[in-house]
Amino acid sequence: MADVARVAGVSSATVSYVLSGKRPVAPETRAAVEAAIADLSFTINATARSLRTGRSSLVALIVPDIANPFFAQLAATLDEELRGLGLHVVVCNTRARRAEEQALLAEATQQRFAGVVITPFRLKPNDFEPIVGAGIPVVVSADVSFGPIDLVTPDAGNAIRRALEEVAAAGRRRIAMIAGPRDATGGDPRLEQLRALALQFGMSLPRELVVRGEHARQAGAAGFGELMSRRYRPDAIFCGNDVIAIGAMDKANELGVNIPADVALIGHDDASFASLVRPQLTTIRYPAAGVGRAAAQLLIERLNGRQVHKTVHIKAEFVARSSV
Amino acid sequence: MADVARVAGVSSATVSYVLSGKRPVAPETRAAVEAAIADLSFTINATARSLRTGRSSLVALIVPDIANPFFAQLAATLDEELRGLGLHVVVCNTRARRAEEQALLAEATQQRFAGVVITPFRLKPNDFEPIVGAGIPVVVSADVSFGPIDLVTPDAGNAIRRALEEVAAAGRRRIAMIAGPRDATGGDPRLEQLRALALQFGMSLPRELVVRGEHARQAGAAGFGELMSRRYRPDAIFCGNDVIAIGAMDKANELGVNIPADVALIGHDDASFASLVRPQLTTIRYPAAGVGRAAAQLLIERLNGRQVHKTVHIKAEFVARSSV
DNA sequence: GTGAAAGCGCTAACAG
DNA sequence: CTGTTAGCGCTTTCAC
Repeated sequence: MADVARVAGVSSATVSYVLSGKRPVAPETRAAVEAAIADLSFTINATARSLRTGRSSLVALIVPDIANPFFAQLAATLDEELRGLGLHVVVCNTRARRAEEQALLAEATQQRFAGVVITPFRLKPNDFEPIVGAGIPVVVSADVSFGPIDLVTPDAGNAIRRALEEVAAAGRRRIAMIAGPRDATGGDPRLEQLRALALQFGMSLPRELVVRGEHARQAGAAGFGELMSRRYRPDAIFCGNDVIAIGAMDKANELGVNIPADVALIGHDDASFASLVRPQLTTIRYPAAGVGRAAAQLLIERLNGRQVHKTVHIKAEFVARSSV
Repeated sequence: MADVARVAGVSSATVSYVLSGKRPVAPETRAAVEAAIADLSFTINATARSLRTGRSSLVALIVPDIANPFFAQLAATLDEELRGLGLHVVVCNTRARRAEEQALLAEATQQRFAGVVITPFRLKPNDFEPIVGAGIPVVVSADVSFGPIDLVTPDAGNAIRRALEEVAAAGRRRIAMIAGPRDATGGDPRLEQLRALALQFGMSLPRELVVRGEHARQAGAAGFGELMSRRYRPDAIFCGNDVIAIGAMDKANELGVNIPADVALIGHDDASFASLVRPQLTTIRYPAAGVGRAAAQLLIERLNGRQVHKTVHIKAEFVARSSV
C-alpha cells in the first residue's frame, strides 16, 4: 500500500480511502491510485485489515459430518445468505467428537472469527463460555438449548403426531427407535418426544425397543439387525436421522425383511437421498435451507448489535412416502 | 499478551516463547506465564500472528456445488488430511459461475490463504496468474490442465472402455450423452473421450445425441426428455455426472421409460446416492477421497517448498450395478 | 534464560 | 479533499 501511494504520488491514507470508499476522493486522485494499483497488481492484505479493525470476514460452521447431505445443504445455504455481506463460511468437521468440537471452538476464538454456527454433539453449555466471553456471536442449531446461546431448533410435535397417526392407521403398535448415542448432550430429545407422543396414541416405546449408535449408516444397519433379533419385534421403526434409516434399509435388504410390509421405517431430516432410495423414505422433514437461513439471520442480528437471546423454531413436517 | 506479561512479571517475548515453544523457558517462568494466561483467559490472536509471520492456517476449497455429495466428500477428506497440520478448510461455493470463481480467487489472495484447492468450471488459465503471482499454492482438480498449476485429474480410459464393453455386450449401439454446458473451460473432456473410445468399439456418438446442461438434477431430467423425443432414440446414455443421471432417472419414471430395459444409464463419480437409487446406478467411479488426499499431498509439498509442477492421475473405475 | 524494540500492512482519528 | 501518525497484537532479531 505504501508502494501504491508512492507510485500514485499520494499518501497511504488516500489509497486506503480509495479502496474503502469511506471518504470522498477527487476523481483524478482516484484514477492515479487505481492506475498504480493495477500497475503493481496490488492486493489489499485482509489480515492486516482484520488486525486493525478487529473484524474478520470469516464465519465458522462447525458440524458433526459435512458429508451428511443435511449439513452439506446447511453449508450451502449459509454461504449463500452470508456472501452478500462479504462473509465466508469455514466448514469444520467434528466427526461428533467432543475433543474436536472443543478444539474448533477454541480455534474460532483465536482466529477472532466474525461468528460461529454450530451443531454441537457432545459439547456442554459451559464449553461456550470462552468464545462467548470473547464476544464472538454464536448460533447453535440443535434439538436442545445451550443456555444463553441463540438457538435454531425444530418444532416437530405435529410432524411426529402425523407420523404416529399414519403408523396407527396402518395397524401398527410396536414402535421402536434407532436413536443416537446415549452420551450426546441433552440425551436424545427426538426419542423423548417420540415416546411422549406415542403414549398419547396408546402405543408405547419400551426401553428394549430402543437401540443406540452414532448417526451413521453402519450404525443404522447394526441397530436394525439388533431390533430384528428381538423376541418382541417392532412393526414400525423411527430413526434418529435419514442416514441411520438408510443403514437400516441396507440391513433389511440383507435380511430379506420387507419394508414396509414387515416393518415400517421413518427417517428424520429429509436429506436429499430420502426420495431416491426404494422404497422412498417416509420421513420427518427438517429443512436444512430453513435452518441455514434462520441461523444466518440470527448471526446478522448479533453482528448488528442485538444483545438479547433469541430462539427460532423451524417447523418440521411429515413427509409420507413409501416406507410406512 | 502484554497483559499476560505484566501479570506474570515477564516480557511479552517470553509469553510468546512459552506459547510457541521456540526457545527454552525456565520452568518457574513458564508456570507463572501459564497461570497468568489462565487467570486472564487469554487467547492468542491468530490474526496478529498471521500478519507478523505472513502465514495463514486457512486453505480455501472452491467448488461449483458443496451440496453435491462428491464435493462434500472432497471437503471432508481435505479437512481430515489437513487438520493434522493445523490447517483449516474454507469451503466456497461458486455455483459454477465464472464471476464467483474469480471473486473467490481474489478473496483467497487478499486473505493470504495458505493454499487453494479448486475445481474450476468457467475459469481460464490466466485467471490464476494473480494468485500464483502472490505466491499462494494452488491445486486444481479438473479433467483438463490449467497450465503450470498442480493438477489432480482422472485417468478414466479403462473405466470408460469397460463401460462400453458392457453396453456393447448388452447389444446396444446407439450411444448418447447428457453432457455439461458448452462454455465450461476445456469443453467437455468426458464427452470427447467417450466419443473417441466409442469409435473404437464401432459405435458412434453423433452430435444429435449429445445434449447439454448444467451439472444439475433438473438439467439431467430435461436432457433425458430431449433425448427421448429424438426420432433416432439412444439405447444407452452416459451422463456428465451422477447428479445428472439422477435427473435422467426422474424423467424416465415420469415418462414410463424403463431403465435399463428401454435404455441403459451410466453415471459418473459414484456419488454416495448412486447405490441408493433404484435401479442402482452403474457409474464411472471417481473417488472423492482419493482426489482429496492427492490434493492435500500436492498442497503440502508446495508448502514445503516444491517448485516444480506436478500432475497426479487418479484412476477411475467402472462400477457395474443395475442401470445397464 | 530473558528483555527491548522494530515492524508486519492496514485504518481512523486528527489536523490542515 | 488530503496527509501525518499512532497503534492493532504478535514474532523475532539483537543484546545481555
